[in-house]
Amino acid sequence: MEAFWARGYEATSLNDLLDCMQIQRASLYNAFGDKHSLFLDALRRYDTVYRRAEVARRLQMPSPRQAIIGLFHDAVTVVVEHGARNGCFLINTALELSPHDPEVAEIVSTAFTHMEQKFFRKLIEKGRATGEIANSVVPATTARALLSLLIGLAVLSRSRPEKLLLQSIAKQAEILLPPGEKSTLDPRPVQSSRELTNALI
Amino acid sequence: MEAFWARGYEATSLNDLLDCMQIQRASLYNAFGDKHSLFLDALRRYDTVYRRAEVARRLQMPSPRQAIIGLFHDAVTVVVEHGARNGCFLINTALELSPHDPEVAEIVSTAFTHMEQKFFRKLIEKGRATGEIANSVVPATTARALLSLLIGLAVLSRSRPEKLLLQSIAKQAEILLPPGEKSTLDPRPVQSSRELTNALI
DNA sequence: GTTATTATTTACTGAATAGTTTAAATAAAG
DNA sequence: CTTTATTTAAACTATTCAGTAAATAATAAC
Repeated sequence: MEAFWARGYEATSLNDLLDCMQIQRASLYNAFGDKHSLFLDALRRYDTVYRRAEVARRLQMPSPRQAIIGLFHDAVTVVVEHGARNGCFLINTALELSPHDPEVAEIVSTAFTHMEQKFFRKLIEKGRATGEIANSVVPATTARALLSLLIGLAVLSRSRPEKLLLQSIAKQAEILLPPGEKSTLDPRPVQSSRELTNALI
Repeated sequence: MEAFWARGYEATSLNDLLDCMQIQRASLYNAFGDKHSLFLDALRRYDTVYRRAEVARRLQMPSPRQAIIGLFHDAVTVVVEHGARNGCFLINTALELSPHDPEVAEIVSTAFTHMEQKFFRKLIEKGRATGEIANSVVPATTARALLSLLIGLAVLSRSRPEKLLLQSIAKQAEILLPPGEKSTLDPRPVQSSRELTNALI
């Protein structure tokens, strides 16, 4: 997963994988079938271990608004403070393989849809219900805009990982979610309890 | 350029390029040096012929606000109406090669910076000056947010090219640019004079 | 029209690629 | 201990890869 994540599918050779996994050639084929199957496994694993786990964690946070905003701020922190340069495995793969590989496309597309519908939209609706997010915020379209912002952040983190640039994007996510009548007037800074990881989502 | 744009650097073989260019092997090496040099040439060509030309065209439009909004709407149109599935060559390359290839990184990074500073920010400033864009819009940060939105649009166009999704993102770009006091209250729909192309930027 | 230059064809290079096979070594299970 | 899997090692296949050399054809210069 780490090798594919760092360099992509085509640029990662079997020898790279063997070095990285510290196993022998036959073991890899015995356990995973072939390179493509291994890639699918790695991608699914990333989706489960990183993205879905992170989503689940944030879905049960008390403040939906801060759950979203925190995701952006943590993504910036991971890049700026800890030098994560690999971006998001799913997003990298979306560009490299999705248009030409149906199996990959399925995984990537599902993940994007899940982020849009079950993370952003759901949390926005929750925040509106509690009055934490203004009713002027349209859940469906704002969810899509936030997804697009997050993807942009992931792409830029690979080619222009500058603090100011990434922070501006995180800030913009905040602006897309104006507080409603029931939010505190002096909001505490977004708390981060995220374990150290290179993943953006 | 078209081959690299559609499939990326690693997945495009020399034979693909020869088929595509309708020349012989030695001709390619004689004219372009090697595969990597050819790729750099192709990427620079894309940057010049598509991105910079499009930017230049929009910079001299009478309405800065509509120049920006039109870029998003045209990008959506190209994907939805004309089935462009290759996204943006520069953005595809940003993920595949930028982190590991300094020459590529330079081209990509310069293009992103140019979009941010010389396109989005400049147009926002111009729009604010004429009163077409509200003064509440902060040029520097909004420019970065728009860049991120545009990148997200390009990525999603490769893996989830759905009209509603992409339109929501274009709509969000519009929302980031609230009209100022001097704008017409009944704005005409964004006119598009863009020639038919597969490029998003 | 002859010479000089450039481009094209064809065949070739050696290296690297993904994937297989077989036998020996190791570990687990009964 | 014995049997049954599993892992390792190494050699091997066939293909594809980027890149090159030399002969031929076409073009341009004089």
